[in-house]
Amino acid sequence: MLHEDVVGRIRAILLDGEIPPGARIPERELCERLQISRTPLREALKVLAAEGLVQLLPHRGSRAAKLTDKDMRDLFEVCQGLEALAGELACERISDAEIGAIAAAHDEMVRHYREGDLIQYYRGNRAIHEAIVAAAGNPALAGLYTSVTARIRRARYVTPMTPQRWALAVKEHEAILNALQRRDGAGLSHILRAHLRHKREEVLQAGFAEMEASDLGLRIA
Amino acid sequence: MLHEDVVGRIRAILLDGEIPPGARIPERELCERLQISRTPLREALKVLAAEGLVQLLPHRGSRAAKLTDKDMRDLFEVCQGLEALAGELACERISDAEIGAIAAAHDEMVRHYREGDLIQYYRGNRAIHEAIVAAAGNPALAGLYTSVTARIRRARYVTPMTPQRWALAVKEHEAILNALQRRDGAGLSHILRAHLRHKREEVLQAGFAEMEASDLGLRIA
DNA sequence: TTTTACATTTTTGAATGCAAAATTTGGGAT
DNA sequence: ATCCCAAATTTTGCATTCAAAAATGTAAAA
Repeated sequence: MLHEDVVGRIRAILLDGEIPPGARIPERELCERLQISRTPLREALKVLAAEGLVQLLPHRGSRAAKLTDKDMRDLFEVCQGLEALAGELACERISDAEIGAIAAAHDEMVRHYREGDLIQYYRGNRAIHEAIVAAAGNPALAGLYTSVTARIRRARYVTPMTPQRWALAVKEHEAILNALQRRDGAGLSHILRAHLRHKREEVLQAGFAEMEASDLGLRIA
Repeated sequence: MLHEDVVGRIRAILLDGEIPPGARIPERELCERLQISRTPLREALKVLAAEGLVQLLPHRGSRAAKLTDKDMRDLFEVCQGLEALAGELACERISDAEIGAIAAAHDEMVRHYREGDLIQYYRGNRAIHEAIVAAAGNPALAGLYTSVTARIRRARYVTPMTPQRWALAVKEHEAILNALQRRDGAGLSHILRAHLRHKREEVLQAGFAEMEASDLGLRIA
């Protein structure tokens, strides 16, 4: 089972920022590193290109996809739409157990907020959004969501999280959980859109910068 | 430039239903037919698998993706979400010229409706929805939309379009155009969701059946 | 007659090889 | 010294080849 892993491993390399956006992807080097020949590597690159993580230039090799400001805005919009949809669907289908799990994750996230642990907060935040998408019970939706968030996360950036913004985000999350518990699909959809719009403004206002693989792992959740 | 076309050609073969859902994809045969070797063909199959049109079974080759009823429902939901998002965005950005073009397409579609030409009606219907997505000015969104609609269209079916349903669809399209012209994003989003929900009910109620490549070309628009 | 074990054939997955295109390098002219 | 053009090298794209896994067919035993 070779080609299965290869896509995942290269995706990880890209997401880790080991190959920075816009940089050439050296086929021969990667072949040696992964101990595979060019055939499965090239197959994997084609798949990743279809996912939008890699750009293929005819006779000029492949590059790690470079996202412009516009690309980021576009992806955020799509992400927003997908999350809003997931929220609506989740409200129709989510089980009490799933709500309980999300509530627990929420409480933990709030704890990290109170402790001022931004990294753990982000992790918890991301887990909640993914749980909502999972609760929608729609694999096709989940797949697209994964793909889109991967592309967004691919472009690393540091967001200057001000206390005000952070407080707002937490407040929005309270509302998100509340809407979920009331199974208020329309309301949740609305809140999620606002939530992500704020996140987007925050990010795009700051611009985004590439970071080293050894960075703190700050990511958009 | 070979590999560019190969994906498109195989996709066309799949969309045309020449290889029915669930059927094995004979590598050797396709190679001879497309006059290419197995390497680019397999690369293309991997890409199509990432798109969801092809299933790859380890050591057992590739099959044309077979969509279950649940898969169809899921895809319709996603399509709905994407169209609703596109509608909202389009209202913010669409130019008068674009609205004019859509209005013209709408009138033509209504003409086909009056003439009872279902096939041409479907064609126009699809063109309108694609124009709205295009007017959203979001290539990432457009790409996902194309992929999702391709998968939906992949599963061919005959919808028993009753006069009532058809009339309702046309009425909804009037509302769609109206909301666009008023640039009422929220309203358009709402209408589009209802529109696609009706379409979905229509389709899933009927179930879907595979048809020959030589069929009438009835497709979900 | 049915079933199971084994050999053959086919097909898949990956490595290698080869031709074409692009990048790099070196030399000469302005 | 700089610019430009051509040869050499590298890299890409595809074809071919090779090994392994699955499918198929056959024969023997129950």
